[in-house]
Amino acid sequence: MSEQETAQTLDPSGDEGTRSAAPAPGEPLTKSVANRLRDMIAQDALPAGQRVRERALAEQLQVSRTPLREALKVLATEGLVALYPNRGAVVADPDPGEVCDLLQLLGVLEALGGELACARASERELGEIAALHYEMLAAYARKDRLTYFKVNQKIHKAIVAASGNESLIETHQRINARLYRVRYRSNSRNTKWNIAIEEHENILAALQARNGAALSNILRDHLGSTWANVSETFDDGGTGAEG
Amino acid sequence: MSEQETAQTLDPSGDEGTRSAAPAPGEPLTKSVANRLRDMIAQDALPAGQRVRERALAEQLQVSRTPLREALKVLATEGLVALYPNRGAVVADPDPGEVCDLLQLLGVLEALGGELACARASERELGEIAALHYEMLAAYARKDRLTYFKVNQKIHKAIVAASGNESLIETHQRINARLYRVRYRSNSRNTKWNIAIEEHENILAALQARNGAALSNILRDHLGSTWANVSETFDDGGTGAEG
DNA sequence: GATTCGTAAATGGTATACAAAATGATCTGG
DNA sequence: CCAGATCATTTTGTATACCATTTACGAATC
Repeated sequence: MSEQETAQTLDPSGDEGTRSAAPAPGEPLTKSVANRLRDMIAQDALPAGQRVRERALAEQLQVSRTPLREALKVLATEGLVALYPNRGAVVADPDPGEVCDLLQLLGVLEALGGELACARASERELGEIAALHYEMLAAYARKDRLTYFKVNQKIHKAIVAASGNESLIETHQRINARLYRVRYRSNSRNTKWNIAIEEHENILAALQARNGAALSNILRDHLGSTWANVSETFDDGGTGAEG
Repeated sequence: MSEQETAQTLDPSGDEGTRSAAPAPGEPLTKSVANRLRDMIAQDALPAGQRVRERALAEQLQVSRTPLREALKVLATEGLVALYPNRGAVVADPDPGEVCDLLQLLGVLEALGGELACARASERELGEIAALHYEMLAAYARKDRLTYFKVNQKIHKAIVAASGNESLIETHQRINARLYRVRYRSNSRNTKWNIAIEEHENILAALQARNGAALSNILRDHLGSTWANVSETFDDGGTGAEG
């Protein structure tokens, strides 16, 4: 029962909310299908590297090939699947180098997010982030890795959201989605858990002090630590070892 | 003769090279159509805010609605068009706030690009950037705004490209495309041209000294100057005043 | 005369059908 | 027994047809 999560952390833009089963009234099927595919990838229902058969998937999702294909094109521009002309799509399976690059990129995105958040976040937003922080500490105390992971993601998302920069928020979300699986896997074997907690204490302190420059640096370095953890996952057995 | 450019600066990933007229052998129509649409938006063949009629556009491009619709979905995820369910697509028309956000985002992307470029760029790449720099100075001396603009874009693209971070390169390209038109318009009336030139001198100096920290800061501030110029464009007559 | 309701034309959304390409298996030749 | 070619099957790419929704126009009513 490791993958029961619904990847709510991934929920993008919360457009109309409705997901999974209900096709949502008035919402284009393409969008609904894209959302479902994102979830399936996050949950490994579509494992990395696996080839995607259009007809089979379309039948499974109870839609025709047209909206499915449109959704796949979208996911391809998001980097979640790769399209090979006349040979279909495969779920993206980033190699270590690519993951490192993505983490570096995510680092500067969160750095900017943190800086702006220090300047523009409301007290209400700061309070919510603090609450999430303590929620995360609770999960840490219970050694509840899954809850820790999800709340951790929520915190970073909330910080960036507090920046008020919509383009930044969306780009951050996009890059984060591409790293979701790798980080999820890393989370289940993370050996430097205490370091991450310590860094998060600094994050909260800098945020509450509205020290943008400090928070910016911490967030960048924080994703350096993340890379330290994730890279370990690539060294030993890579694929699906936490099932 | 203001818009004769083919927006080669926009050329993304250079996948198969072939563009515009030739449908490219073996390449999916969707990709070709998406590229053409990107060009048309950059060149104002599809003006910002204009509604996109699928049937008419499909006929104009000599393709069926299917690949066109797939391309539109892609452009929508790239932020170049906005999709309204059951009401079609309109070419994105960013307001000042959005442009400011995008420039901020672009700033940190280029800052990271510059930092990495200082660390990893080859002498060959540095030489090419220097060459572009002097090409730009030549255009400045001739007051050739169009050439200046294109070479300027090439320089920033080259710096990011020298970072070697593929995800960064692609994201930068994506954000830059959304700003292309606005910056093009701004370029034709830019009053603080000399400031930009001065900053570019500093950029080149920091790059050649491989001073990553310095270059990083300069690039971020440089896009602050860009915002100063672009924001002017919003104050007075906004739409299509340079045609 | 303005407003509202109804109808018709147009537009987007989805499904299906057809064509081209690739994959895989089988058969033949060495 | 293995290598290569040919053919059948499967899969993707594109076009077309159909349906639902929206929008524009006009008539009737307040």
